Amino acid sequence: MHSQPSDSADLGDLFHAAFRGLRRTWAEQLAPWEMTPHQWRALMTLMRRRPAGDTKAGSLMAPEDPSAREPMRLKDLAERLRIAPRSATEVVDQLEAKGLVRRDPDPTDRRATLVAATAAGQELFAKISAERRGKSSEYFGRLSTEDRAELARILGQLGD
Amino acid sequence: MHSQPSDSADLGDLFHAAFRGLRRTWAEQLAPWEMTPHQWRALMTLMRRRPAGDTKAGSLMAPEDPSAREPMRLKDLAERLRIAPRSATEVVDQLEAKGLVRRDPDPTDRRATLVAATAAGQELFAKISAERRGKSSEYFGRLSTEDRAELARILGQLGD
DNA sequence: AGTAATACAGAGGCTACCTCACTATGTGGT
DNA sequence: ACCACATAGTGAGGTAGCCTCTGTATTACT
Repeated sequence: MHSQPSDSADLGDLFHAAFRGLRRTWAEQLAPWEMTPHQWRALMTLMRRRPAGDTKAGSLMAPEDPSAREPMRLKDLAERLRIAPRSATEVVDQLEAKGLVRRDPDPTDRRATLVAATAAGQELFAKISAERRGKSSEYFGRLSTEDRAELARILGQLGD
Repeated sequence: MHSQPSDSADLGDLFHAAFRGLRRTWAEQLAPWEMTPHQWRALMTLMRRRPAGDTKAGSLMAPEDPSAREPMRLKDLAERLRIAPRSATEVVDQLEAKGLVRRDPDPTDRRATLVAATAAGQELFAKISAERRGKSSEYFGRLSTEDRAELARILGQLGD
């Protein structure tokens, strides 16, 4: 039944196919909210941000607790998203146009701007997160728990 | 050391990062030949094509043997690449402009055009393949053999 | 003070996709 | 034989998600 796995070009193809599937699935899930996967990732990154010093596992902060967020520099956002700073400007522009995030000048460095989710952004994030958790068909849902862990481990190795 | 793996958003991020790394690596490897990963994939798909009835494992055909290629319909190429037919037109345009593939009318259906690698295309394919095999750093090279197999298995499940 | 580095954004470009509409052809029904 | 319909490719035009290069504040270093 299996064709010979031969060279890793097949792996590349598989990867390609899987990634495109992931993107498509995400795009479909997010379409009702008029969000692209890219925008969602940016918003999520902003919402995941914790206050400095609160990275310990002991924190019991619920993922949706808005009070725990901290604004983020555009540059840091770019870094987290692994895109060029200019590209972060773009996605923040988009989110800002929807009123989901706000730009504020950084009081400690007037070159920098801090990006933070607005109330609307926090609300939308919570809503979408809940829906996702409910429909737990997060694309990776078709994998077993073990396979998900395996995948994460292997991808971690690939990601430098 | 591990942060809690919590939700699969992390998996999505890992996937994203790994995929972008793959693309970058490929782009770098192909840059000397002025090929994009997309074009490479298309050419590779054309070169992998075997004559009908020669899909058995018994075939000893070397991957570079040019005599064993068969022209392919644009539509079938699109299907293999999992892109829209219109997008296949595009990449074939690009390869044709470089003289790597040729379009011929399908004698059995005058609506269809058959795409086949030219001598130059076959040569380039062989050259790049050899170089790749030599440098076996095919991005996935940093994974162990078992992990590559695991990854292929898991990705296979994801890819429908 | 003077130079270098940094943060952001404007301008412009690229790849890799897509849909929609059109033409030329093939296929099946009556 | 005719007509309706499907199919193969492509022109036109659009989008997302990236990029680099340039310019302008501002901060940091000497």
